[in-house]
Amino acid sequence: MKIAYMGTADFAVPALEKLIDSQHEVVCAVSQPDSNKDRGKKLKATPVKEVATRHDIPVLQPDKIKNNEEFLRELSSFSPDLIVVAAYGKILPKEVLEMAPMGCVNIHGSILPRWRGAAPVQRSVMAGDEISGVTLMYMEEGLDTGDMIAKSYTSVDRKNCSELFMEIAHMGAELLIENLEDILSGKSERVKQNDDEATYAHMLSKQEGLLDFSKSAEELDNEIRGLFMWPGAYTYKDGELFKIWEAEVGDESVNKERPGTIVSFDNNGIEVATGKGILVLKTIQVPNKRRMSVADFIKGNKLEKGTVLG
RNA sequence: CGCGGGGUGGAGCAGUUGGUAGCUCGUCGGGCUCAUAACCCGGAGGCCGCAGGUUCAAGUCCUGUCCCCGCAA
Repeated sequence: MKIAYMGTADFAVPALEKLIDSQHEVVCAVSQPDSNKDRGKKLKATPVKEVATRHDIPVLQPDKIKNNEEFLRELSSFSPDLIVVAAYGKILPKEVLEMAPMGCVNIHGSILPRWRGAAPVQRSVMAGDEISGVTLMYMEEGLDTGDMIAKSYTSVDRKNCSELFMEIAHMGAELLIENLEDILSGKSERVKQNDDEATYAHMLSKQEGLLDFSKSAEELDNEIRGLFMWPGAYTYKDGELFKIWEAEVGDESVNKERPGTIVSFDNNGIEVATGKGILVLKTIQVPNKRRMSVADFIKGNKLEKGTVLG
């Protein structure tokens, strides 16, 4: 059968590769336009485009989809039986959702109806969820509101969102393959979502990376792991940006220091007072430098107890 | 050509107005100690990203090039 794939980010790569390896034909890939993300002004192909190109699969990169007659005509010219979407990044109009006879399915990085929306994995980690996972679902016009086909679960543990992201992406790819034949024959399950239980995973903003040390060490640790890919958790030290890539919850006992105060530091980390408990910073980064362990940092940088971050 | 910072012994950093390189950690050897990631003494290890240029002399000035990073998107 013919499958059209729509996706952009790394999250969408494993499923695309699995489909390419399957007995079905990936007739085309739709990805967002290349953007000049890096410094300088180099155009960078999206991860999905790279994979598709490598396998000689035609790639469409419309600026917009809504009311884009040309794109819709092009896509339908491939006459896909099924459209698979993963981390595409834009809302799809009805015309696309209804184009393929077997429908349009989405791989979503959360256990729906929890965390509908743009940043499910990050929000899940930031919120301290113990269990996360992936949902395979039919798409409809609402944002991640369609009927669910299947789910897979995994524990979040101390993974950062980058690690969890890749794990979930692969789980999603597996889930898709496991259910592919049923979907293509129209025999798959369709479970309605309970809208009352829905929560939304809004896009992250740069500003959300700014840590508030009056929160508990545990909350801060969750945020640091959840913000890991972008924008990264940060604070300020002596007026300069101070990014925190890895941390641990330290001593839970009460401390009287003002939140944000560096109470001690050694090769093992920097202990910072928070609203509840101690947060031990393990991997950090200062402007113009690469990220490094605290052990490396203190070899050539001065650090003083009592300094207040924030 | 979006703005900006940087590439110096294994690691993280210093290096003044140009005159052949220092610090902290690590490492090796020795000492102290019941003992130690502690302390003391000593040693090894750097053609200062790469290629040219200016100069009596360049890590330190000029040009080009590669790589890394912060901001902005």
